[in-house]
Amino acid sequence: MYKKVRGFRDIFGDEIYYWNFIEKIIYDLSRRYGYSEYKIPVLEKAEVFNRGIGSTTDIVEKEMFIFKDKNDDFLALRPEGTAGMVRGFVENKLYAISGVKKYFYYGPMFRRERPQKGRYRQFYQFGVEAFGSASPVLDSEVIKLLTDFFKECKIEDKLKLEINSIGCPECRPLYKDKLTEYFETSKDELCEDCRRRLNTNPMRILDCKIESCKAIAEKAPVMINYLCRECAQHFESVKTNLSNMNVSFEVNPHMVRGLDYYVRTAFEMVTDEFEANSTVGAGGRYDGLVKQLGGPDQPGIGFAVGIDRLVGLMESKDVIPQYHLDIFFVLPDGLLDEGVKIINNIREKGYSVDMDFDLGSVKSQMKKANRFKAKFALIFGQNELDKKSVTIKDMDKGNQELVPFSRLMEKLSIKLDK
RNA sequence: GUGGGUGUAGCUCAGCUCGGUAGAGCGCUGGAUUGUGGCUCCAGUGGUCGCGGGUUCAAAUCCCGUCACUCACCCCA
Repeated sequence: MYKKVRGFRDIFGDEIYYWNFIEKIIYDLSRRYGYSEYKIPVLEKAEVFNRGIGSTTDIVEKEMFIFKDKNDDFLALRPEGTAGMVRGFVENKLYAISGVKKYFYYGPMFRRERPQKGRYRQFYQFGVEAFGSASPVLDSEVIKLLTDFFKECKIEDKLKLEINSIGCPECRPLYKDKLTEYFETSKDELCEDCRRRLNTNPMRILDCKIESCKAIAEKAPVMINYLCRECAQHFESVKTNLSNMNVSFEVNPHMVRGLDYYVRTAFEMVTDEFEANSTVGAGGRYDGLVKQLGGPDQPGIGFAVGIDRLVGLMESKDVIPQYHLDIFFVLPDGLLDEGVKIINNIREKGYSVDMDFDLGSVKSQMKKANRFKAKFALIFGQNELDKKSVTIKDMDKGNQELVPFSRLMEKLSIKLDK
C-alpha cells in the first residue's frame, strides 16, 4: 500500500467543510478591504528566498525543499508567500501604480521540518501584502483585517492579539548591542541554546521557554525603550488607531521576528489551546524588502495565517453549520429510468439530491438517507408511479405525504426554500 | 537534526508484566419490521498482531534490528 510522504496529508470528509467555510471568508473579506488575489507560483528560483527571507534564517538554511533542475538552476518549493509576492511585484513593475497596492494570496507552503501538532511539511497560508505606504494607519488597517478574519471564523475568543515594534536598521543595532551586553553579564546562567543565540540572534533569548532564561530575560532591556523618534511615533500611532477601531491588543515587548525583512510593527495572533505552535497568524512591516529584491524603495506590510492551525482551533469548537443533503431519493423497484428523470429535474432547480445506486431494500435506502442527514426522503415506487406521484417524507418530523408530479416542485419550494 | 511515546479488526483500544485457541466497544451487513431511517434487541462480517530476524516445543507477548506514526525541542504559520 502506498502511503503519503511524511508531513503531507489528505484533507477530506468532515474537515473539508471547515476549509470551505474559511476559504469563503478569505475571498469575501479580502475584497471588502480592497485586496485582490495574487496567485504566486509554488516554485521559485531558490535565490528569491535566500534574498527575500535571509540566507541565515532556519527556513532557508535547513527547511527548504530545494533541488537542482535539469538546467542546473536551483529551485525551491515556496516556504512562505512574501518573498515570491515581492518578486512578482517587482518583476511586473506593479510599483509603478500610484498609491497603495493591496494583494492577498492563499495556498500551500512547504517546509521540511519535523511534523508535529499544528505543523506540517505542506501547510496552507492565507496572507495579505500592502505596498507603497509607510503610514501607520495602514499598519492598523492590516491588523484590523486580521482580527476581523478570526472574528468571522467565530474563534476570536480563543485568540489574543499581541503587538510590538522591533525598530528599524537605524535603532535596532544599538539595541542589540545593549541586549548582548546585558546577557553577557549572566551568560553562565543561560541554557545551552541561549548561549548559542547570544552569538547568532540575541533577541531570540527574550523568547526562550526555559524558566531560568525567562527570569533573566524578564529584566532585559526591551526594544520599545530604544526606538528612534520616527519608530516610536510610528508605534504610538498604530496603537492609537487600533484603539480607535476598538481592537483590543497587548504589547508584548518580547515578541521577535525570525525573518530578516521585518521592521517596526510586528504582530501575532496567539492561542493557548495548543501545547506548542500557538501562533495562528503573524505579520509585520518590511520596508526594505522590495528594494532588497531589486525594486524601488517602496515600503510594505503584511501578514500570514496558518490555515491548518486555524482549522485545528475551530474543530475544538462547534462553529460550522453541518451540511445537510436536501433530498435522498429512494427507489424500491426497478424504476431507475423514471427516477433519474425526476432527480435531474430537482437538481436543475438547485436542490441537492443523492441516491443509492445499489438500490437495496427500502429499509437500507432509508438508512442511507438518514446517514446522509437528508432533510427529506423522496420515495418513488410502483404505488407512486401508478398515481403519478412521489412520497415526500420529512426525516426530522417523520411524517410523509403523497404529492402528484405536477405539484412536486411547488411543494419542495415550500419545504426547502427559506 | 535531537529526545520521549505508540504501532493488534474500517475506527478507538484491551491483551504484553508472568509466552500456550486473537478480544471488546463503535461501525458495517442482515433480521425482529416482505414499501420506511433514527431508539432497542438478536445474529453475522471483519485481523499476514507494522515489517525482518533471533530465542523457544510454542511469540501479539521476550531479545535485536528496521520502518511508520505521534508528541516535544530547535524554529516557525
